Amino acid sequence: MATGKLKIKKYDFSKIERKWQKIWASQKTHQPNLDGSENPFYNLMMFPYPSAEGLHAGNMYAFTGADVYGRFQRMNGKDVFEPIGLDGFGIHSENYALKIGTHPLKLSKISEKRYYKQLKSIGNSYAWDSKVETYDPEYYKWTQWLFLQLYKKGLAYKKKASVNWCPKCLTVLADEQVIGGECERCGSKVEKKELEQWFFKITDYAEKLLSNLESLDWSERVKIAQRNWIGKSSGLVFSSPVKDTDLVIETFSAHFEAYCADTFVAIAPDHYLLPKLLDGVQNRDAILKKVADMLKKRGDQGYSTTNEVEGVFTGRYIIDPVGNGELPIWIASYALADYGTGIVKCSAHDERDFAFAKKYGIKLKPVLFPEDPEQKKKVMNLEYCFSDMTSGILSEPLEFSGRVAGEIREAIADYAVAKGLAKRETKFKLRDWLISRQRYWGPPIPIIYCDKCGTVPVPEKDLPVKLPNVKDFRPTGTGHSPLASVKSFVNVSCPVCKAPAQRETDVSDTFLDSAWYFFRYLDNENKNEPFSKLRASKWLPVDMYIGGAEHSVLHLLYTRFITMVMNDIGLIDFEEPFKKFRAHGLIIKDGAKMSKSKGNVINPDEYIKRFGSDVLRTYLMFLAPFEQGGDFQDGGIVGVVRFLERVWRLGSRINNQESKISNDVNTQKLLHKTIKKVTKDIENLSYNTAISSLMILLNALEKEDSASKQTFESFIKLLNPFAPHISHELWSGLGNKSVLDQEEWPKFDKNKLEEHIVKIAIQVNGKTRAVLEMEATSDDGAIESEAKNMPDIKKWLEGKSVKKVIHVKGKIINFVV
RNA sequence: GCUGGGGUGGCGGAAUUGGUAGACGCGAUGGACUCAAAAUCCAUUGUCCGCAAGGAUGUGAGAGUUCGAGUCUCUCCCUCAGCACCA
Repeated sequence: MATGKLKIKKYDFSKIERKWQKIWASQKTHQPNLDGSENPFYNLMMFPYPSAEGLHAGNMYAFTGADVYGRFQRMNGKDVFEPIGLDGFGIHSENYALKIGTHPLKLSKISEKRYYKQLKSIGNSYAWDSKVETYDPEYYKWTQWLFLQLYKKGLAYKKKASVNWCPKCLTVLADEQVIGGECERCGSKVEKKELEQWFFKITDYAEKLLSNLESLDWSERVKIAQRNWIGKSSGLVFSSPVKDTDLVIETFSAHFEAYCADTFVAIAPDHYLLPKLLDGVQNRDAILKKVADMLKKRGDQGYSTTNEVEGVFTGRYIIDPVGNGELPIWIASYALADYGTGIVKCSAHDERDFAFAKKYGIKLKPVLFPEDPEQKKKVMNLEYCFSDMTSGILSEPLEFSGRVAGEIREAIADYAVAKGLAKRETKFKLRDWLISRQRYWGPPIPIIYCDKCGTVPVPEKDLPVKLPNVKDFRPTGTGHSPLASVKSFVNVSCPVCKAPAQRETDVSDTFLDSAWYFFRYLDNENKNEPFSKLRASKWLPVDMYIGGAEHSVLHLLYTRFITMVMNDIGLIDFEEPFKKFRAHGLIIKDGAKMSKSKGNVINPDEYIKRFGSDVLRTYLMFLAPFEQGGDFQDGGIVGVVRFLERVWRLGSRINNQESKISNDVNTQKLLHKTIKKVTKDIENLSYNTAISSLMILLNALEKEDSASKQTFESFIKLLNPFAPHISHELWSGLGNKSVLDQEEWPKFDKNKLEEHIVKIAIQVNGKTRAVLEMEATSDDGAIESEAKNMPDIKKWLEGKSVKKVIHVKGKIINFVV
């Protein structure tokens, strides 16, 4: 047995933690061989944006949870690659720079130092040689290169569009960055603005982005969020001539079952066909005035979604192709120009249409009814809007009269198509990704405008288009980036004809930087390619990705899209970047969201200083299920402090004891039970219950005083993912020369788990009245008669006859009397 | 409004997926050690009745299925998160 290097001394966490962090760094314990790995496992966590005053508890929580998983995989024989970096380009960091009045370039150097120091103090098993920063010219060179690849493929285009404008950040935002009508970053109410902007054609990939979700092992809530965002619906498109004009308009309907109910048409106020439609209409100007008002209202405060509708009659009618006659065309506030065809046929079976028609006295004609006669009468009298296609019964068309609409949806579609009334079509809610930003701190979009040659991409050999170091980096609010006033940047010669030309001055969205960072980790010094294809084929797709659910439709959608494009241009041979993704929960403090105004923000540095990283890590993982998130209470930490101190003391005791300690059967059974449970729990990210079973094992080891060195070593291994520093120290203190992280995860022995004595709950009428302990091998009859004769049972059975006996082997016997 | 979580002691949270509810931890109470305190250790700790033995009751509310329901079904309430005029 090893002899006492490890005296019973105080557990000096700060010394021990620093010691091991140094050893891991100098020995490069966690840097896998990216070229020669046999058993690669890419363990990725979402890299932070260094936007605020350092890492916060939420980062710490996410990163620890991911690191526990990585350390576990490493001990299970995987070559784990766990890189980290900084998503330091973009609006997040720039807003922080503006706030404290420091140039982002300077700030990036400061936060780099600070973040990496903090990240080291957590003690995660990062591959430090592989870090990347998105603002490094050697990084954004390839971000720009990616833009050019999309441009070449026809997936990047510029168009004038009504876009989301944040009046505080003074830039446009992608739809995904508008949360409930507000800016994702600053919470300002977003306005609409007509601007010429660069877009990525993510809509070309809508179908693939949706269907691939099926095969991904991702948190279900994230998949659902993506499905909803992509918003596929299939339906019919009807073409209708407009009376007294030569126009033909198309309308899209996903709920076409009740098409015989259509009595009017709604067109979006900003629809491109509207001016044409109004040509020759008498009160054209008055209508356009009203339309302008509606658009202004929609842009400024928006219409509330609860049936607040507004509209104006165009004076035009369609001649309905399906035989509903001449239907008036109304301009309606709720009609959206960029969904479907921007024009809808309306009926009594849609809540908004119904409310609109009621408000303006438009005729309605119900054809879909509930089964209940009384309700049917109400629908007939237009007392309320009935829109339930799954249970509603149709009265028209006559061919389908009396049938439940939902059941014959396909038949109706076939019928309409066959009669030449409509064609089938699929529509998506997903819009193209707006990537222009009128800001300073981002990769300039690598495009040059030449009077003669038009839009010219920057030749790849000229990348990166370096971001000039300008003094005044503040956003201008003019719709142009601050770069627009930097003459030396703007004025270039055209790469094609050499004539004077101008650069694009917008920079690209931060989410483009982060859409491909995990490729760059693999090869962060490569000057000739964005990454090494060889390494990518070995390490990608990512085996496990852990991050926040708030990126369900931002980062996680964009990065899938970019990966699909990379696949299409032959860079890689897979479509999906992350095999497995798990969203962690949110940490709150004492039952409330953390916020500076409440003064309940957790500063991880303070806790690490006071208790050590192991304690903070273990407490964070213990306080709640990782995927659910939970309540951080200072009071709860002492439990973990005591736990680790007891581990320390037990370790010291074992080391100083003679080898007389027995290998008690019960202890062995518990050990193997614990191995089984901890292994399964970590696989499922049920870290809280894994830790609690470690506590149970420790309690037993202390009490029984029967821990052998081997048993304790197994315990230390199980503890290592959560509290790596103390575990490493104890491991080496026991005389082991190896580094614990490179040791093998304990395996449980099935034979040791077998229970020889079983406890059976004895119930009478379903109420537990006694517990019987029996040999596991006893036969059913013997157990039952034994149970019947127990005094606690006998008194309940007295004077009654047992009608039935339910016997669940090894668990329960229930006498029904 | 729609979608998806969730509601269990004083608190954070367990429960083998229909089988002894409250694991583990915090807190609390009592005790040991100490001149004393801290730390540590031991015991108790859902609620109600009872000196006790024991009993009753108990997982947001109400019904139901079952020998047996925190777990399944229906109705309702509350709460968190995401989406929100998507035809």
